Amino acid sequence: MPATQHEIAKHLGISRGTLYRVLSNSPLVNAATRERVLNEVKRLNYAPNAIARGLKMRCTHTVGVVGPAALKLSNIDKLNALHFAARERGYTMVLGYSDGSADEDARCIRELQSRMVDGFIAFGRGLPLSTPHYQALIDSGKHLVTLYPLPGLEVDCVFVHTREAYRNLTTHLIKLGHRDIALLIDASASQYTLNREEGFRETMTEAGLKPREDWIVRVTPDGISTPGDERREKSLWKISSYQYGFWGTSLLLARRERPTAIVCYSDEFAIGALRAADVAGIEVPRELSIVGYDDQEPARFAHVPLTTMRQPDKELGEKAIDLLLDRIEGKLPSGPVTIPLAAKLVVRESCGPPLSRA
Amino acid sequence: MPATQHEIAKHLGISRGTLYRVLSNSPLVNAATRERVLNEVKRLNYAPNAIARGLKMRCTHTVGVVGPAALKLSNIDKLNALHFAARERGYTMVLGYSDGSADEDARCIRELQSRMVDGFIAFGRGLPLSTPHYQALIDSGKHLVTLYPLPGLEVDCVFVHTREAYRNLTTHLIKLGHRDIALLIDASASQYTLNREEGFRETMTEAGLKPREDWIVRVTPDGISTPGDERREKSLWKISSYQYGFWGTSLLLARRERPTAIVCYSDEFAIGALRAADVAGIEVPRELSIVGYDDQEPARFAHVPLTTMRQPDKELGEKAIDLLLDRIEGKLPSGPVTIPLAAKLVVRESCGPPLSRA
DNA sequence: ATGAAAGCGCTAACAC
DNA sequence: GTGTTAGCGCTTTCAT
Repeated sequence: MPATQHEIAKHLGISRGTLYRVLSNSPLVNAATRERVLNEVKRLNYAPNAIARGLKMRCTHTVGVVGPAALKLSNIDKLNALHFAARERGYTMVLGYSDGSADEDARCIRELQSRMVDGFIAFGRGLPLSTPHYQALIDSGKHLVTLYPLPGLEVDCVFVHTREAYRNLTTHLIKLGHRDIALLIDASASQYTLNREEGFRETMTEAGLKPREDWIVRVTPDGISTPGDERREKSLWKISSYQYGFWGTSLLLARRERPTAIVCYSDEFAIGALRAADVAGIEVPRELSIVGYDDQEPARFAHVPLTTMRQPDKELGEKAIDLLLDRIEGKLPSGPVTIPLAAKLVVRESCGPPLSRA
Repeated sequence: MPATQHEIAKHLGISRGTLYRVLSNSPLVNAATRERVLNEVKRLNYAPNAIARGLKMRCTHTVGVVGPAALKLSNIDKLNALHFAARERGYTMVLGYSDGSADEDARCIRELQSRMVDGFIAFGRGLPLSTPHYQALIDSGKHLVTLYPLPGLEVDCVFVHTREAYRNLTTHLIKLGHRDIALLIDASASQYTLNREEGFRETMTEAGLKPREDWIVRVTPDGISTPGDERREKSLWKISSYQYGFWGTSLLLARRERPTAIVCYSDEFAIGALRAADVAGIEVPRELSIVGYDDQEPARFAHVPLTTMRQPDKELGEKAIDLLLDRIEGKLPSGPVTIPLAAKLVVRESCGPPLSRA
């Protein structure tokens, strides 16, 4: 039970007003009194009660993150970046957990609301169903920054340009000479997935290559989905992405006609793919090129170090927090701001020219 | 700005007392009034202000975790487990970040205190310097559960028995016939490191094998440390564990006399080691056996799937939260409780018998 | 069955 | 310079 201002003031025989003046560095206080107070404050290791302060000030110096249902390697760098950026500006990050479903997003938002966070970062899964909840949040005058562009939402947004990134990955393979390229993604309708697919399709088409629909593999917890299938949206995060990559690639490689390269949803998928190729006795990159996305550490230390895209996580966190806090502090003109950030191609050893056919 | 009880009551022309009775399911309220209130509450999507409630009740239904400085793959499973276990019992987990230094631990504790958390989980790095701060916390009557036994601290503790785990790993290698076994750890004085080393040494000695000091490799950001060297404690977490493993193993393998097996600090170390062996042209497990610790997903999907120890993360989280909340709710007799949990050996393909010498 | 009022710890406006 | 006071939103006790 930490000391309160009331107790300290009583103990020192002064009023709470005077005590507060010392604590808030007001000059309107006798030097001797100030001295006495500061000593006592230090002696008792007084720490202001942030709860009471927040209630009074209607401002808790806290940003709420509508985060992922479970922490994963693929999101912790962004969370760390947000945390440090917030801390840098004197704010604390509170992490809410939502599995990305609309209900959970709503619950998560309510919970953060009730803790009186000063603003929100939408991390989430980027599923369109949550849009109304975010819209309601904005309408109620709260500040929100999303980490992916959500169609139909007029809101501040800082995001990694995934579509562009997948254009670059695909282009990289095409330049190496590949024409038979597969795409290995998950079956959700999240922005993350859609953007990857769009980037891939656009680039293939522009290069005069018609993407083969049976080489666009959508993995679900139940296997590989047929187009339009969106089963088990909610439990997706529980399944291992490595397993997805392994599974999808194994099925792909077991077919009669095989691609010479695979664009994967993530590094996890790609490492699973690498393993599947190994098990199938297919040599990477000689017989099969594989690219990932994220530049996670395991990608760098994989048996065949992965060619992948590095996301500017630090920059993303800083820009998002700056945008949010500038809004909160009223430093920004009205009208939503959108800041796209570019991922960077990291070339390693998992890609090569296609094996010329017999 | 969410609706308050005051507003709703005024709007309905009733007193706050009556409104509150409805919200708290008191039977002492007219059925018609109750109906009217509940409708309005739903219509306005009223959510109680947790901040105000906490201030009044002196209980926020929140547990504070003195967590790691940065989220890493090796700790997120435990954090997820804590989160879900807390949620299960109606509590929210708030994550504090500390790099494990005594100062940061103190700051982190203060910050959580000022948010009036009901209890603490010490995740941290397990460095002895922080002990006094935790002692002070206990002395002030707060509830604390640590996730590692801290010598000299009488406190509730749920922990994975790392020393025992390293005994098992070492025994596994000895049973395979290895005698020349190296230990690859970091140079910190954390409980994590010390327990690993103890388990290794004990087992070697009991098997009549004298551990070679030059094969107990302690990696630091500056290279390999000499005994007693504890430079750069604070920045340790910034360096890649994979890099550590790669580096330490490369140096070890470059020596004239090489071990036939390496016990690693973690799966990250082990994957780095795997890569180093690959680069050095040494075949795993034929020429070199490697064991990790953690059973992270990349370990399972490594080129040579790793033999490692799986930690009971879910159980750890549940037991720790149960212990803490039972304490808070006064359900436990006095006196500290210590619950050791066993890690489980997972045998994969990274170990084999030693190559018989020429 | 309902209303009035006090108080959690802090801040800020106002009086002396 | 210092003391007093009201109030943030919620819970609880005491009157009615």
